[in-house]
Amino acid sequence: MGRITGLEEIGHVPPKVRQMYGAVIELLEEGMDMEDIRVSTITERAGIGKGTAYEYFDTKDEIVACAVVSQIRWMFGWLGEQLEAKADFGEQLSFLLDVVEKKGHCSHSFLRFVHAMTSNSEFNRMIREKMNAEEFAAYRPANVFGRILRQGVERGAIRRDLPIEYMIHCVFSHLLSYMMEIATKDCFRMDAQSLRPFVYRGIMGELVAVHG
Amino acid sequence: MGRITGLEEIGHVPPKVRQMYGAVIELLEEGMDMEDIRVSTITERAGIGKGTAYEYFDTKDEIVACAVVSQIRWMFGWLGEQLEAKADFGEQLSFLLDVVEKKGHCSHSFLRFVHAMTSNSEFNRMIREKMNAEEFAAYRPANVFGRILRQGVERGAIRRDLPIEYMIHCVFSHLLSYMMEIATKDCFRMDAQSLRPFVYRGIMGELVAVHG
Amino acid sequence: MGRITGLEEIGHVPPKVRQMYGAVIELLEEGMDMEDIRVSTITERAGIGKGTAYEYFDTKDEIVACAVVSQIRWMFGWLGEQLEAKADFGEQLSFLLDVVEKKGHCSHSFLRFVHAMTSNSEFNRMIREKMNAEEFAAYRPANVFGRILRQGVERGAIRRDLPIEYMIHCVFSHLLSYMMEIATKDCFRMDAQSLRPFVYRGIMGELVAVHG
Amino acid sequence: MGRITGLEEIGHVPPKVRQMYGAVIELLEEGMDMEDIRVSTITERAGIGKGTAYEYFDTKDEIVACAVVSQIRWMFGWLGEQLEAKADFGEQLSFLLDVVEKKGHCSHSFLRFVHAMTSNSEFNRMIREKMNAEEFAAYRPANVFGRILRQGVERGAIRRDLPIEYMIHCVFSHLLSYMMEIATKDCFRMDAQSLRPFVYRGIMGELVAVHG
DNA sequence: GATGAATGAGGGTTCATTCAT
DNA sequence: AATGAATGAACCCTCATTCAT
Repeated sequence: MGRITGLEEIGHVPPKVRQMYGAVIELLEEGMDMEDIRVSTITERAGIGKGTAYEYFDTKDEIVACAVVSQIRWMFGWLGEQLEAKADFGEQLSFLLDVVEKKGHCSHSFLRFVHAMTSNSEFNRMIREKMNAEEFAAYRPANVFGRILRQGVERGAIRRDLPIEYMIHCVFSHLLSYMMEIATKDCFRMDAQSLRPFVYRGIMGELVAVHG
Repeated sequence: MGRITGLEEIGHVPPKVRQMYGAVIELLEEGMDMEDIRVSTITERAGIGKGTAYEYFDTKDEIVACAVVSQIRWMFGWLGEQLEAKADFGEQLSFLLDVVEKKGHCSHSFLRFVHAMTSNSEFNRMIREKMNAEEFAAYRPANVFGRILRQGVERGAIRRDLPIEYMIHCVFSHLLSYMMEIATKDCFRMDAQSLRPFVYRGIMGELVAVHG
Repeated sequence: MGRITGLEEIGHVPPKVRQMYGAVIELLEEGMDMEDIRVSTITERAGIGKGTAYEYFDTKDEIVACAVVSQIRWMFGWLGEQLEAKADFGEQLSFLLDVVEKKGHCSHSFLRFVHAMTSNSEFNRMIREKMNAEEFAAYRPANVFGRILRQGVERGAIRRDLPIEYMIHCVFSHLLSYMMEIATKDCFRMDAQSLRPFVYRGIMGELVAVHG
Repeated sequence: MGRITGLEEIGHVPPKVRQMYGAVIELLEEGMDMEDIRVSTITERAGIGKGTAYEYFDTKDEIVACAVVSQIRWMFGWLGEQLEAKADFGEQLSFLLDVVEKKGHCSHSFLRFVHAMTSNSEFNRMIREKMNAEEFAAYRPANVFGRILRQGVERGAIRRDLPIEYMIHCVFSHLLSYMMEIATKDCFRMDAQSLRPFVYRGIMGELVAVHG
């Protein structure tokens, strides 16, 4: 028991665990806070017995942390696939802004990642630890963004003179703030719609290679 | 009871409340998570009776939220004062990066603000509400950064063609990511030391007016 | 807080703790087993809130263990006093047999001591540990019986050629078996009434000094 | 289901039940307390499925009680056989003291019998009930000791003027206390080695016939 | 007969809140 | 105003038992 780590391939996640993950994510999307999620709420939603939760996980915190990590992993996996299918960096960036604008649950996953990296709660400590595992590496934002940036550099679309790490920082930071602006009108007091082109141009202006 | 809002001028905060704020902030700086702070821990640290807490606040959440808001307010107030005393935008930006690098507790306050804006927990909902009050307006990051940016524009040091809100976004986003990089080595896998000049140049490159 | 050890002077035991001890002993006398006693049962009987139990004790096991130790201590304390007030060894032995025969709760305490010494349950481990404390020394059966035996030796009523420890063993073992015979008709298949004079004569025959 | 009583002839005990008994006894010998033994622990040790336990027993308590009764029965059976093979009472008593001194698991069984007779726990009530069954009669200590005492009387080695029941009490009580002294150094504060000859002489002195 | 995944009743413990002093 | 002993609702987790395979 307690063998589930949250880092399993989706295909290897037992059905009851999948139902539990679904319940946790649903609750989080509905605005419930991680700390307020009860085991009984999860299992009721998942349609399973309370004791069953403990056949797969050791503690309540593990259940929630695994659900969150699994979701973050899934989201960044999907994002990476989508991005890598795009033809050029402009399209990729555009897609990223679209996702932030239109896929609330993706932004939530992204923000959950940010919280995990910057908070001391037991949950986030746990999530961080799981995300440090080798199995998670490919799904880390730094790697997902890193891949398209390297691709851009290879294609000659992106400047060669900036370290890849700084370029990741650039994309990451603009996305995050853009997300915050959308999530709360109170942040920079600017309409998200009007902000978007500036963000796009800001990133492009800094990263894109000047030809000629 | 429950007359304290967390938005009082420091001078008007009763001594016992001040002691409670101090205890909460201390606990947070020690790495304790908001949700794990107990009323008894606060009052013990503050050196007052447990019942006394309820002479000033209605619930535990109010105590913590008020302490956090008060701290965020104090931090951004101090930051604003320091920034406004600087002669030019370069110095101001440099000072900001210094603060992020060296004043851990300032970054903590900054991150607490970010968490408050992007989380659904009861605490953060509460904190957000307080920060929406008129009394807090001057201390909002958007306003603190807005003031120095407007100042820069007036002095002719900063471009006039970008909306102030986007420029705030710029400064905010770079600072936040820089903070994250410092807080966790695992974020962009780049040494904070090496990142700093790029961040500085990135912001300057985008915002600073080109003369001639 | 958990400051109660079960070894306090009766006068220093807080009233609520006294009520809890009373409830535990009552339940044990009614035939309930230590392991089956619930915190809620104790506190309901004691007429106090469930949470109050944890103001004085750290765990349920501590509550029960302290109650038992306190009771054993009290019983052997009382027994010692009574015995020391008797004029000679014959009277003392007679009194002991009376107690076994007529004071069921005294036998229970005695048996609880025996169980504590010969069982591995968490409770008994705990009880044993408490009884090893210096504060308990005077109440240990070995000392209670030891005192009257030494007294008997001094008075010339008891043989000098047997080690005191063996004489304690003698008294202890006969009492214990006599108790068992009374507690269960199934043990030696002899009527307790008829057994008594033999036990009395057996002990006297072995320990009493033969004059001149 | 539930046909096992714990009183079966060893030869008639199904193999899986035998494995379960072995597991229970092992756990008890390792110092685990009866109440703390879990069904899953038993079946894991026994190398069988958890559900299988319920093919033979109705409840967990039955499993443990049957194992214990079976073990007590086996031990006293073995003890009886050994004793009856000895030539005289002195040898028999010596053998008994040897067993107490050197065969920890025999003492454990003996003490488990004593606990069963003097405790109200559900387990012990159950064990007592089983030991009251006709099939168990021959293995009761009263009968095992009774047989050698009667033999001694017949051989003229033991006094005729004491009732057999009191003589059983004598042997039983000395053995029990001797066992306690060995189990815990804290009981009479006398070294077991030094106690032994006194115990031997005590019993002999009281029971052995004076010739002449 | 044998299994072990699933269950859910039940109990220990925590801690925000109250209120008599 | 200040206190802290007392409270009990709420929640996590265990584990005996069941039952479909």
